[in-house]
Amino acid sequence: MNEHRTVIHCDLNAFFASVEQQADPSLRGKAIAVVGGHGRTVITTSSYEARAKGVKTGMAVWEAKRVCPELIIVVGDNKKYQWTCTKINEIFRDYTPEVEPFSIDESWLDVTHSLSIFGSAETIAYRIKARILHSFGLRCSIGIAPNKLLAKLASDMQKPDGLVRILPEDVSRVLEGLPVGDLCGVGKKTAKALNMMSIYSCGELGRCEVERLTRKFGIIGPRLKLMGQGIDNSPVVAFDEDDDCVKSVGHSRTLDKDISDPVEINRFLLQLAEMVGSRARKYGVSGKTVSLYVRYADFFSSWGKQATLKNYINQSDNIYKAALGILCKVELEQSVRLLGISLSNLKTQDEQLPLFVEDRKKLEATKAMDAVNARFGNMVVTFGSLLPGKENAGNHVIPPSWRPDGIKNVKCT
DNA sequence: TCTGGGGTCCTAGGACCC
DNA sequence: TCTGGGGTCCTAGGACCC
Repeated sequence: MNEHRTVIHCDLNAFFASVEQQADPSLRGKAIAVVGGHGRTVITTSSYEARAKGVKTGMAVWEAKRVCPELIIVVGDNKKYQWTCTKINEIFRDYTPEVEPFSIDESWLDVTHSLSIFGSAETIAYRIKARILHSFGLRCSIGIAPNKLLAKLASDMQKPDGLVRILPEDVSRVLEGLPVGDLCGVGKKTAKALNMMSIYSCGELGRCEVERLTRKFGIIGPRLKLMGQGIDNSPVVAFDEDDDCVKSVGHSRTLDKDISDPVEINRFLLQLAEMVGSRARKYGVSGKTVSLYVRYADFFSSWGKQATLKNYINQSDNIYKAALGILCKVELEQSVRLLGISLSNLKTQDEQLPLFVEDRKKLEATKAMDAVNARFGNMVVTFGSLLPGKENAGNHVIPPSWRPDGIKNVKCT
């Protein structure tokens, strides 16, 4: 049934940077880069003008400025990107209800059942490109193929503003000489391991005996072989039909300076706990496992420890206490560069009133605090001890679980 | 002046229970 | 006191994606 699908992958080009250039005409045609925040940060996205000068995603700001001195740094505004993404997804849904967002700037569309209405996948692709350009001034690269894996591959082949179709009869020819690392799902480590087995191209991967791959890679062995053959039966799952719930909620922050003062560390932990807690409450989930991450000043050494509790929690102070409980069992070896807290083992929050008056009061206070923050922005109202470090708070990047409706479904048991 | 932050899935090994 | 095996939960860590 899956062999005759037509899947589109749409990838917005230099999304954050392009949105900023549209919002501020003085940035158009210039080398700009979007960063997440202040302090020790890296390039999130850069305009094509900047890329031409050698600016790359993940570069430290100073490094990017060295290769491109005229680079204009813009601090990202997630609200703008989310709004634009939501509007663009509305355009997609004019052509098919089967739209699966992969991230804020990438989506798959299964247009198999729309072809009779619109004529061809190319027609749909051209219309989508024209509407996104007309409405938002943004360009995108579109790939058309029989499945998600190949559609993503196709959209990567021509940037910016591309349109590439891989027809079923062309699949083996396209894959024959393609490096295995070009496949979505084959990262650096896997590519290197494959190369060590003398497998360099997708063609070679597709012809490799499955037993050999399974011996080396375990459960993903068979999938790797299929990927090498360009086979991918995974369906396009519309985000409003996706009943998976979010699995974890976490925040981490690289500090402006390495710190070792326990008071300062604890203050940051409280801040992170509040960020995690408020988002968990917004999602309507609570969790049983709290994880703490520490990266030391040397950058390379880090650790993560977790504690699973008896009860499900989502109150910030409970998360904070759990994180502190983990930390106090550890002796820090160096000053700290990054701190992170994550809440997992989640379930949807049942709206049950706490037994004790004090707990009920706390719940009411938290709700009031969340409501104010929802209206006026994160961390407007927060715990007293957070305030001195407030400049380190706020949203930096958009989580992959983000969905155009606002949040990912949280229907779990 | 090095190197962000948000997730997902998978595996191995140990504890514990029946 | 012995023996074995299956299942589940937990921690830790790695690979991958944007």
